[in-house]
Amino acid sequence: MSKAGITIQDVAKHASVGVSTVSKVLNDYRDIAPDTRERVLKSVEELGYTVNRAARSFRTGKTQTASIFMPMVGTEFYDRLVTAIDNELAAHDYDAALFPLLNSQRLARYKAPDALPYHADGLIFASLNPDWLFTDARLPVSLPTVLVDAYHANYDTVTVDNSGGAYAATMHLLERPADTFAILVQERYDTPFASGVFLERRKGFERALREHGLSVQKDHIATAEFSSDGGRIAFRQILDRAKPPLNIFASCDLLARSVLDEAARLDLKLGRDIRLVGFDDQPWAAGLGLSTMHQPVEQMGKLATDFLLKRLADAEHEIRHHEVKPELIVRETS
Amino acid sequence: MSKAGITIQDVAKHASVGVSTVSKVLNDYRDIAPDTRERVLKSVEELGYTVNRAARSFRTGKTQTASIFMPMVGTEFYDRLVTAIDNELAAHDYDAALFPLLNSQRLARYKAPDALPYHADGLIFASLNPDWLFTDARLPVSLPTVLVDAYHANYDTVTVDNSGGAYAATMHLLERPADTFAILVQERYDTPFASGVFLERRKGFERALREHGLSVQKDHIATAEFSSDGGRIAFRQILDRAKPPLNIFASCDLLARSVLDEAARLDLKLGRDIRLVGFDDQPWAAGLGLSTMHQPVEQMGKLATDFLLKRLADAEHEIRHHEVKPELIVRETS
DNA sequence: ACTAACATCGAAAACGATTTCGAAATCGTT
DNA sequence: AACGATTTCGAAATCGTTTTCGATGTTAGT
Repeated sequence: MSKAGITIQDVAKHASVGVSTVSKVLNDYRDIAPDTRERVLKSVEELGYTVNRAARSFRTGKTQTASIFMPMVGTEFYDRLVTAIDNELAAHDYDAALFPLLNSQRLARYKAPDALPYHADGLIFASLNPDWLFTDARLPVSLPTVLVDAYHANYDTVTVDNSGGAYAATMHLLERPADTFAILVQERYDTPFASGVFLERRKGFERALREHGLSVQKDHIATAEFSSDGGRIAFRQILDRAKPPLNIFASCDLLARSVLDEAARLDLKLGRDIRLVGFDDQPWAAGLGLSTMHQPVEQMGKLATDFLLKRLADAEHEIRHHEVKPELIVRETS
Repeated sequence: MSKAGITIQDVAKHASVGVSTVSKVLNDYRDIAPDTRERVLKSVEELGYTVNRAARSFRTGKTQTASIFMPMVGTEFYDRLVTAIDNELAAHDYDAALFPLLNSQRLARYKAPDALPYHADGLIFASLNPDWLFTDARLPVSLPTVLVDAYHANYDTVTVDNSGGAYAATMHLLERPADTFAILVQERYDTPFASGVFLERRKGFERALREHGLSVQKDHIATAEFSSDGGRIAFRQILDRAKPPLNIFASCDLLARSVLDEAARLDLKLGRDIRLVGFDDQPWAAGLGLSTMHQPVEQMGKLATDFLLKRLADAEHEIRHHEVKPELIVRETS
């Protein structure tokens, strides 16, 4: 068990060496003889010494820590993303600390340049609107930064090809002999959480229609709030305009689920009366047989972390952008 | 904009005072004349000085930070809880850093006594099994600690009266003239996430039955995994054993939602064929008309934080336990 | 045997803040 | 005027670590 108050001095005395020797052993310097190295390590063990992080980061100016900003919507997406980032960071001796942007109060606190999140070597922003953060909110970011699931020319970014994903989903639906509709999230661009992904998905949907020789008709698109209710209302709107069978692309699984629920209530059979494709591949999607777009989240997390680590090592490195491709998973609903 | 590299020395020189005077101004010492105080503050402003957190915490041995451990299930519950804790901490000049227990790898890393989360003044564990954490996993916690939504005699705790809540929900259902069943989460006690809340809810259900003069029959209880599928399967089991109308207490809203979905699919009307009460009051519960038990989460967060702050100030303070009461919200499903 | 090259170690400086304690200045009272 | 009390300020010590650089010892080559 590690006792507090044990310093490197104590270890040095116990091992009969200088403090600098202990430090070198702990930091893998190469000018240490194997047997003294052994002795120091044994003393460290016996005394239960652990490095004083505050002293270390004070001296080095580094914290071996990255702060992750993200929305506090607890979807599987962030679970997987954070796990991937955390694992990759840990493999390089970095720690990750999470800072969900819960509400305006918390955001206001992050405007202070000495707020906790900036007590790190680098920052990762996930699914957050960079214009809002850096221009409107004026977050004082002067640390190496990478964006995941959001794009900005001035930063390293890892994004999903949302447009292409929506395109693929829509093309899949257009193969079926029925009118094809979309339920799209109405993004509000005056919030930190509007990363533009839903706009991209809309574009992909419209592009697919055009390439299929169809005009983009207003009444084939229903916009919805990002909520179960929003999805239900939008689905009802579509049913007011057209009768089954019909195809529906929902720009996220949350909305798709509302369609599933409401269709069951109305005795409409999925895959026959309604063909449905969602986006996200939430964990429950497989169980409900929902066709949807799967995103390579682990890859995104690893890439983003690698970008950050590279920038920590070389601040002048050329800015990089990487776009990963989502994959269509066909299940019963389509 | 705050420039890096500006130290307290620079400020002192700029304001023509000693460094200790600057430090005193920044830390609200009282032996500072109003006009020198002004002058220092102006220099701080002009130079864009911000304190070097590493140097400060190195010197003081304090970080002004609390680490929050929690499961990474992104329910509204944790959103509200973390917000409440964060606000209360901020009011006392503390920062909060989040550490979701994502997976076994991450947990393993937290066994190191010098892991990032312990680089804090205190710890808050939310909804985590203390026996597992401190006994099985042997987390090296030597910092002031409080538990929320979990009980342990040796720590300050804030808990919900889960038994009482389930009792109230069940009593409410027993007023209706139909057989009353329960869908209960089958908790696994060999994980860090088994905080015992579902066991308590089961007890409350059984107590209500007994007090109502009914024996606790095995086939009136269906256990389920904590998932949509689990809820659906359990609901099916109940329907195999009894025909509507019937009353169902679901020990969490997630399971209740499965019942809602499946009932719609089977053309069973909630509030008539099935009377249903959940537990948690998730944000979608109101929209779907789900009767459920609402928990005073904000109060829990504030209480837990106050407990922690008190213990930071006085390590020898008597251990405190507080139990908050959930409230029955009656909507259409019951 | 002499020198050059190399291996190993430790003394000491430095990082930027806080805190102690004594000095200096001011004030109030007689 | 003299004295003590009070207010205000700053010099210096201190926290635990890393890193530099010189000292010392050892080996190799001629």
